[in-house]
Amino acid sequence: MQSKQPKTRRGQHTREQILAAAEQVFGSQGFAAASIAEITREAGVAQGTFYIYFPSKEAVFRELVIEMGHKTRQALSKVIAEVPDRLSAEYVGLRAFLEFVKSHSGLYRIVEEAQFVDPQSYREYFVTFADAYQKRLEQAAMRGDIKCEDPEVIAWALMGLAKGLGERFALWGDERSLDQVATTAFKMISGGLKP
Amino acid sequence: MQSKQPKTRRGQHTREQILAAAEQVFGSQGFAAASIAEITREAGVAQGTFYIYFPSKEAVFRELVIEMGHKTRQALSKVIAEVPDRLSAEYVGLRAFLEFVKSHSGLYRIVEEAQFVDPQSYREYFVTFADAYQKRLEQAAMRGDIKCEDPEVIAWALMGLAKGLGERFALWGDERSLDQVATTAFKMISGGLKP
DNA sequence: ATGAAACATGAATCACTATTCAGGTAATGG
DNA sequence: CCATTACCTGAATAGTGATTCATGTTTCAT
Repeated sequence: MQSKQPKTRRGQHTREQILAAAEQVFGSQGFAAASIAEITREAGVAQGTFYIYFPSKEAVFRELVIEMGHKTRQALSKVIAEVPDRLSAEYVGLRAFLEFVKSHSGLYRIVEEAQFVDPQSYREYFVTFADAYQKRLEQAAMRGDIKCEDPEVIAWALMGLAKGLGERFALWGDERSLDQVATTAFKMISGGLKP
Repeated sequence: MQSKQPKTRRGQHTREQILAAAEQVFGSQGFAAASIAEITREAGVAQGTFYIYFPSKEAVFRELVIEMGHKTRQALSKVIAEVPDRLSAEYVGLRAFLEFVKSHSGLYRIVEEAQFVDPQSYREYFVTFADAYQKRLEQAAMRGDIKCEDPEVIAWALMGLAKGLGERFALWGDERSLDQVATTAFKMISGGLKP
């Protein structure tokens, strides 16, 4: 952790204010257009205060990517735990992901932009995710819940599929309900396109 | 077309040099780290020459996104034309896409970064692509080649799937052959995960 | 061959904003 | 209530690199 942790109640609050402001500003303007001046203004602190807690503009950004990682995994494992077999998990997971993207569009944008701002954290985010996904698929395959010879490829394929739908239907928006999108996609995932 | 077209043979050549240099520099450094100074040095012209043909740094970038659009569609429709039914088209299309990403990684990166540098052209790229894809799916569904109730959703799902695999296996690299990746993913696309 | 239109140059400009820092104020343990 | 650490301020710094422009050079239609 490069970024310094506060040691008093006051400092904790200030740091959180900055982090929240950064999420809002990065999320709506993007990394390049976001300025420390605007972030600190939004947070209600002086510009110098920023550098008490974060060594650079990139550092807050990185911390937000990590935060998003935690939140996403938490949101998904929560809904997946409520469901008995892997195929159902695919459906509720996809639907939950789409809803999550819609309600955290700022953070989602930050993760995507991390690809260019901080590739390391971007990669970590997705590799961590994919590893867990792969394991679940392997177990499901052994149980006979699904047929899946190469779980790594399938994991990345399904993650990509979810990202594609998230970008188009959750971020860009549509009249179509996310539920319907998830249902349609799930039919293909489970049964395939073959007639 | 904001960008001025040259009127002599010499100008044509110069413009092409700049465009090629820009592809190389943006592709390897990213938009922010790329400098006009480096692009023009690479192109073998003075900095001012850049502004004879392009009104801004963003403008070349946009032109490269459009170029990538043409190349991708061309590469894919070529292989798809050689195949009789839609399911086979999905397979060869996916494999060709992965190979295309691998051999045009710079341009691919530019398209992805366009999401943040020039969202308009990013959107145009994918919407154009999706529209064509959707039409093909509709025709295939009518012919009975595939079952597909909501072609728009399926188109975006499959595009996302291809992007996910491309990023992981074509860009980041892997011992695994792209052919094997395509084959595995295709099994899921055509037959589904259900045992 | 010639002059107008195109093209090329590269140093100077100019706006921008991340980061620093010297000089304060608040919190807290003893 | 001190002394010390933690925190805060906001103006100044300082590096950057996109864009401009005044001045040449090349092309090419006539």
